[in-house]
Amino acid sequence: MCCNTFKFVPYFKENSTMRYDFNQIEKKWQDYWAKNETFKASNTSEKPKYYVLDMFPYPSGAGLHVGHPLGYIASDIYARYKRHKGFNVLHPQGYDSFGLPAEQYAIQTGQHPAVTTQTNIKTYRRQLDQIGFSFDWSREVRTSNPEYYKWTQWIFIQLFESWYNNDSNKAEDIKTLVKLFSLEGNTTVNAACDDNIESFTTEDWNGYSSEKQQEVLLKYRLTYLAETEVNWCPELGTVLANDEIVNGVSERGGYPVVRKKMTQWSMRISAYAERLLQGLDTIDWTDALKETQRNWIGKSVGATVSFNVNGHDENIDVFTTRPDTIFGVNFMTLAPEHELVSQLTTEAQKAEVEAYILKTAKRSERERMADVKTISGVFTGAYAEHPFSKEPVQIWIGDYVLASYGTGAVMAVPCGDQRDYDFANHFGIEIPNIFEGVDISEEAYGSKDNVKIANSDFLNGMNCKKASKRAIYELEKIGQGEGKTNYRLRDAVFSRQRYWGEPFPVYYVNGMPQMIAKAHLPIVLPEVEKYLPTEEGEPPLGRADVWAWDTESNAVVSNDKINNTTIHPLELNTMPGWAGSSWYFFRYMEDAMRDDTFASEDALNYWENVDLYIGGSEHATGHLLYSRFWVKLLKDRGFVNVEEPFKKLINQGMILGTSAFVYVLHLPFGFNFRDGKSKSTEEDKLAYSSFFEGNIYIPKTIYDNRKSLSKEEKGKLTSFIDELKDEFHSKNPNHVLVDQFDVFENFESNCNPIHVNVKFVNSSDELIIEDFKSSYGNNDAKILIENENYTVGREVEKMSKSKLNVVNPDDIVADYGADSLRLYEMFLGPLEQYKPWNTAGITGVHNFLKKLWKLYIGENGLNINAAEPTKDNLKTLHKTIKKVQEDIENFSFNTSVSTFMIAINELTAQKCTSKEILEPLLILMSPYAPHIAEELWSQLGNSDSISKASFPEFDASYLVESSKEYPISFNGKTRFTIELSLDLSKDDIEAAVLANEKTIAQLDGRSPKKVIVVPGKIVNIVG
RNA sequence: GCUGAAGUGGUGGAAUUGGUAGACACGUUGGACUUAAAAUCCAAUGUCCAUUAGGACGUACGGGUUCAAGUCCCGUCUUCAGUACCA
Repeated sequence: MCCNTFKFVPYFKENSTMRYDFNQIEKKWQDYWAKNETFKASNTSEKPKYYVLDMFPYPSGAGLHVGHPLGYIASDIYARYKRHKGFNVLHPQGYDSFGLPAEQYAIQTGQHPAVTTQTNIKTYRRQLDQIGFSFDWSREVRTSNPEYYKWTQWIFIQLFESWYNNDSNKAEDIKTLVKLFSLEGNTTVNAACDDNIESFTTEDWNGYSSEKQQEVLLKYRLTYLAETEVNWCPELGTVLANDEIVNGVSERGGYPVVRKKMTQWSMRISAYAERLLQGLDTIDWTDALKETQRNWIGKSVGATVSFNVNGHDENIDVFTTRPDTIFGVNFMTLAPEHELVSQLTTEAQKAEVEAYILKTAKRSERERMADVKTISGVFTGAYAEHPFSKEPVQIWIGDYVLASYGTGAVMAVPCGDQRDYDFANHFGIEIPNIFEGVDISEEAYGSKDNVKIANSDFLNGMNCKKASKRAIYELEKIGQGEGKTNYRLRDAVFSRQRYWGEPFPVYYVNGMPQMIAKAHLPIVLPEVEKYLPTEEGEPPLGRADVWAWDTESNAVVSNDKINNTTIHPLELNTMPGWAGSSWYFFRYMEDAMRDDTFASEDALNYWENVDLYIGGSEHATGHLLYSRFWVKLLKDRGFVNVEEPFKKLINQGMILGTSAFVYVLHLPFGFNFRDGKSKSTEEDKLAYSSFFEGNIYIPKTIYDNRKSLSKEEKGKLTSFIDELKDEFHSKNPNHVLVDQFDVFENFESNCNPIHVNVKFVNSSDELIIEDFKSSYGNNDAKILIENENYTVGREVEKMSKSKLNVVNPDDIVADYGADSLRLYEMFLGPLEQYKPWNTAGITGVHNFLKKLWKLYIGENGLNINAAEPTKDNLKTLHKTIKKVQEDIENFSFNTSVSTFMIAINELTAQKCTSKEILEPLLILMSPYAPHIAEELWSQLGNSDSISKASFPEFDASYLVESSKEYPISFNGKTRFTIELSLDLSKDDIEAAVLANEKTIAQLDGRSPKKVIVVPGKIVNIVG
């Protein structure tokens, strides 16, 4: 190798003006679209509307990699297709620009998050623009802009001013609740509210101080302040939502999370549990996604049962899905944290119970979840009374019962629940059987099917369904229970102890939260010196000097003016990441960016909701659930007209990176120096370390066989090491290296794979050694080369910086063009699927575009004329129209790229020059490869953008065939084909096939038992 | 454990209602052009047997239904994703 300026040039640039100069063409048309506002949507149109939306990106500092645009390309194709089909399309884009990374960067560098966010957005915009998306940028949204978050704050106020009426099954103005209280007290009100609400009468209410009334109302509002046990992440200095925690550690950063009590804003999403569940049936989402949301909502139908405790006034309430098994109850278990535990425990058991509580409290939630095998618990010494049999029921505590679900207590039915069964077995509690003819000596019988209840008084002989109904009826009769539906869905904590988020429009008067009137919004994020929590543990906004609300001037004023009469402190928390993303799709509808409404009524009525939403499945339980919640609230309060935000939703799969590995052999000071002296000197060590600055790399083959190296491989390694020694010696004549130990001892642990940047690997998986060595830290690498090459290992992994497998779309666009990138991303495979990126494959679609170009533009210019199309030409065109249209409507974009290739291959072979064929073909391709389509379209003499052209009409008559190559099979195995007219009847076909000489030869004298003829399809001869 | 999705050549992936498995590409091999390389073009390419003609096998595995199964049914295994002492 002598050439050290080698660079991979994917395509030889001819010196002709007729070549496909994608860089020039793409720039030209991107400028044209921007200048002419080609994709600007109008809020008034005769055409039907269609709203195509991408989940907007968080502008991270790393910029886009090739995986990011996948969904955008798909939605862009669909948007462009819909325009060709005569729809008025809204296809906007924006940025989810509040968030943790910018804040953490700010903490590290002191750089204001607004500044880094601005920079990152610039990069994103440049990267997006060069891919040629048909976004209407005039409607761009940034969640961190005050003009935008003004409305996020406003929606928060609407939630505060709302309560959920379970009778009308919708949210209503809090004023209606106040009115109800003053007329009827709260006993007749059926509202979603906190659990621990005392009842009061009209007189009580009217006698309450205004502060007390505020306090009560807070328990009914759809967003409320509550002392909640939250997931506190000390490392991040903030609270995390359940869906921001993965396997007990924070989703971002992987830091530990602990439980902590804090006063926080919460969203009463649980009020909407049933509607969120029901709504799933009305929308066109994948089953997988709907199922995930159903699980998250976690509806279970059953009953609450109230047990009297012997010798106490207290009752213990439990929730069960199996009221039919009530007679199987012979003990109950409380969570260690249950509030009644200390009251109930007898003197005798006290020490043991307290020790147990202490022990479980020490274990983190995570440990408790991880360890499901160990059975532990302790008897409280107390007994409850069975509601029907009046038998005593032992009360235990055990950590298999979770305080956070249901009532934190269970009625144990050891014969019907495996956990209760195991618990009873472990502690020697009796296991009564209440199932007819079922053996429970080995395990509990958990199934509801094919079983009748026994030993259960009035339930005997009934099946589960009937028995459940009857049990609930009887419980209600004696006032010790009722039918109840439980949901797993918890209210969502809405406060974050962060800087870079929406400030709350809230100030506090004597500790009671007050909303700032709409007219004074937005409340703009204050400046702070540092983005860390304060020394007192307050959120970063605690560092702001100007962060108090003056109720007279209605302005944010300096903190030192706080007098608690007219000037009050403002809220120090900010809103979570999902606040801004829960309603942004409405803001895009507004074309004038009006300041007096989040979107005008006309705009909301016209665009309604998102017709097609494309994004990643990681938002299944976060963004997609919260958005649905907020939309329902806005609907209930009359601000929008739709119940669901996203009619159809597609999750694009992830594009994975193909990581490359090289294999390092560690020689941990494995050499002695022998230069006549007995000890090595500092000089020796320096010589050694400067020689071995780089790693030593061994071939993959040797690494793969590291457990049992062959003689040959050992020899190779030995001579490589000897070479290194010689080289060392020649560079350091005063020094000689000798082995300190046998390299082959513990060889396995002395070598391991490390990631190598995919930039240094060619399409044959060979390391480009020059490039690799010229990179930082590798110029002194010692590489054992086999057959003149070093082959890297490959593995498919998530694309990430740390895995050195990131492919930047900028490079792809520069080398192959945006149209190639768009086509290739689609060509890789089905949209929803996870698939690895392999840059080498892009030559396939790139060559296709060059072929396409050549079909239209010959050496002497345009190759197209008014020639009458041939039958074959028309057939190719129309079968392409049909297939592409079907594919786009089924979101099967990969197959339409193949269809284009087939069409161009066929038309090239047909030497087609007919404008009548080649012009409509461009429209078919323009959603996929818009730049080349625009260029050729204009070269054909069109003056308007191709995006304004209507989609070609499919005409089936061009595809009618007169004959068919029938596959002839014998016993289901195809042997040969015969061409027959499609006019033939079944009998004619049979006769023709049987008369054929190949058939006769195949039958070899046997007579067929049966002949199956499917006209137009196949002939099968049995016998 | 539960829920959902998926398993097809060396690779990415095609295959309407069951009807010629492997479309379209990548890669590989051979050839043409070239001083050479790149680019371009042509040919071959599921596996095995056979000089040819042709044959056998083949869609994770084991069964079944059918004239015919990648596709339908039963069972098993594997991978991925979500979720979990949820009472």
